[in-house]
Amino acid sequence: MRKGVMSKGMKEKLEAVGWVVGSVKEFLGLSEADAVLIAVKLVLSRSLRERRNKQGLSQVQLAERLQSSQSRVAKMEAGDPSVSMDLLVSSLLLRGASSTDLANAIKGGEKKAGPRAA
Amino acid sequence: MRKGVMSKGMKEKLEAVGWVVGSVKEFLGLSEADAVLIAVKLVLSRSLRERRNKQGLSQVQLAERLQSSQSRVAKMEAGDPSVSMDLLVSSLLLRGASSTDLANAIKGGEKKAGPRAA
DNA sequence: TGACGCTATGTCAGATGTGACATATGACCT
DNA sequence: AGGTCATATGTCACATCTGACATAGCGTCA
Repeated sequence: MRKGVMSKGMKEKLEAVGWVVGSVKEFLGLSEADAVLIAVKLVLSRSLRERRNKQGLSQVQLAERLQSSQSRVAKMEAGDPSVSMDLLVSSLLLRGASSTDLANAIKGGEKKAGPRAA
Repeated sequence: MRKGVMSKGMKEKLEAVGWVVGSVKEFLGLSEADAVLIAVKLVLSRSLRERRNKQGLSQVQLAERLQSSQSRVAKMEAGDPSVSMDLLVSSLLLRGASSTDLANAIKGGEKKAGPRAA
């Protein structure tokens, strides 16, 4: 994301307020490609968290198995911009995901919606 | 791939000799996760080259549109280990691929085969 | 109250990725 | 032979990512 348009915590803040990535694009004049890339990373993040929870692991335990650290796991799951797709994908693979799982996650992750709730 | 098991040009050399990634794994005692990650990157590489060819662009022209350089494009398409998945994916997206296209590429890229030809 | 477990966030030194450049190879043409 | 175009490969300064560490918030239990 070296040339990304958004500032570091922008996306997260917007999401906290109740927006899903699909709509962040128009709001920020984000390029389609950037928007999709972010969306893809987000679904991978969520995938990772789900997998960890299903396997009954804490972030610390997952970090051990990945030879990483709790803080990085937290960042992975938070969709932090400092996390690469390589890290997300290889973490998922290390926890047992197949390439089909990846494909399904990516294919499924194309919501379009406005603000949540009323 | 910071912790990858293979040396820099190993995979390419093996492929040049006629192997597809699926089988390189057993040969090198590569972890399943590493093998799949490499396979995924490879299908993305090929995807990118196909897309470029279909669009009638040279590597130089593609590089201009990606704000990159010919040499990096060549490395992307060669599956060079120095190329990140982020770069591959965002390049594909910039050239018009959808997340569904990505998913299909990834889902499809699970060949298993021995040495090619006789 | 304090202590414990789990997650979030900030920082930083060191590892890895990137664009740019130089150079090499090969195919095609005159 | 030379010239042009497309692609490959090596190198390097600089940008980015990563694991580790510190620290804080939050719920739960005694």
